[in-house]
Amino acid sequence: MAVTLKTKREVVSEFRSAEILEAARKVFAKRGFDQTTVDGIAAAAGIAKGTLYLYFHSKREIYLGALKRDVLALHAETTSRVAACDTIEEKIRAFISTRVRYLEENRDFFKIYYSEFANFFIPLASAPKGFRELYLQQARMLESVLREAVKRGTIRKVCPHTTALRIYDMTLGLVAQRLHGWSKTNVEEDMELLFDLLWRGIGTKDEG
Amino acid sequence: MAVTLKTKREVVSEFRSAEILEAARKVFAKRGFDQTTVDGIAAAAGIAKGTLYLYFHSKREIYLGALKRDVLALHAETTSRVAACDTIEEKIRAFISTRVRYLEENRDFFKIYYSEFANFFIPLASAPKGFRELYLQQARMLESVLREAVKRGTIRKVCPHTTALRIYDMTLGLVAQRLHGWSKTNVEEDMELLFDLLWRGIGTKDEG
DNA sequence: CAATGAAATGACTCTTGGGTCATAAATAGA
DNA sequence: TCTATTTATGACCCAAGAGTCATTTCATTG
Repeated sequence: MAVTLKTKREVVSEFRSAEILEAARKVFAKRGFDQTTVDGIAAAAGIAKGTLYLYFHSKREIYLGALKRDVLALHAETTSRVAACDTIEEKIRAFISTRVRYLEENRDFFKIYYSEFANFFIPLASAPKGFRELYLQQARMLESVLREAVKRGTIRKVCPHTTALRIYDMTLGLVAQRLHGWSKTNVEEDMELLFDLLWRGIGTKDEG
Repeated sequence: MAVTLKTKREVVSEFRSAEILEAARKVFAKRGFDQTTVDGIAAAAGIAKGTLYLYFHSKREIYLGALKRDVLALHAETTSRVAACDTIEEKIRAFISTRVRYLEENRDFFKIYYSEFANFFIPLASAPKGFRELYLQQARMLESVLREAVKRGTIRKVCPHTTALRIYDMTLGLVAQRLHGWSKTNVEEDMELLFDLLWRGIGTKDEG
């Protein structure tokens, strides 16, 4: 019984935490870290400020909590979907599409996520340690995919490192473009244009 | 004499303003808008806080002042150097190189500049109105260059708008990469790799 | 060398907002 | 129903920092 009780409490507690994080994600996405107040988060979550501090130790911890789940999910999904593909062509498509699609479903998260990465050379008070690592890690995954392809001669002899970063840049740019609502075309078309530009850029011959 | 006196004062005043802005640029580049204190700027400039307010009305005005001169200079330089080129190939190279070179000379400015653009979908308290316009304006310049080239058949039939944005993304990415000191290769090489990737991507045939 | 006005100063005010804690509501157990 | 324990509350505390202004320092001029 004692065990059941404890479990029940934990479940309730986790549920409450998740509710708070969802509200926090909304507010942070709208205002950014510094312009967000703890009172604002509490109001959005429909609870009192004091209650917030029963579940989190600080504003920063809430912020990190709001990011962590989705960051891990996005990275895991990207990695596994890329790994699941056989050809380099598919792998690159998978990298792009996973991110673009994830964005469409998680706009609030992506706003925070993107602003973190974009900003990480002005160290924000909010910036979590190791975020830079995550960026580099994802880029490195792309890099190894490219290196392999170069070795096999599937693509021409480009610098894997630099090229990986450029793919990352353009994907991020596309995501930003869609986030702003600047793109009138549909997702598929946007992604195809990006892939096409890239594929010809790294391809051995023109496919035209 | 009265005129001379007034002019002299204005010169001194402008000089002082410039000094303040230079100090401000350093501090903003290091800490970002919110984490920067007016006391900090004053200390960096070697003057008292009150003196700051003789030259600027608010922290925000200092911030905008620190950005404005360089933003205009960068945009003007980019535009004129692109215009000065004859072929599309040269124009694109000019776009990339102007920015990359400007960065090398003005790192502090670029940190602020980049973080502003990167962030402009989380509206920062500091974000100046019309910054979005500047971004779009530069992209539009590239776009019209591309459109012309497509019309003439110099490059293949890509979407000028989207492609322009991708060039912008990659240039920004390269700048960021160098700003972080991640790039071991020299500037020329970095720019050449980027241009090469792009040029094959939009070219009519493989040039290999 | 006064006398006058401009420029510089930094102690001060006042607001904002993160974090706390005594109190109150809710829930569980007997 | 009464008591105990957990959970929720929001008034309160306090530090930080933007902006002010009475006072001082400096420069100019007659």
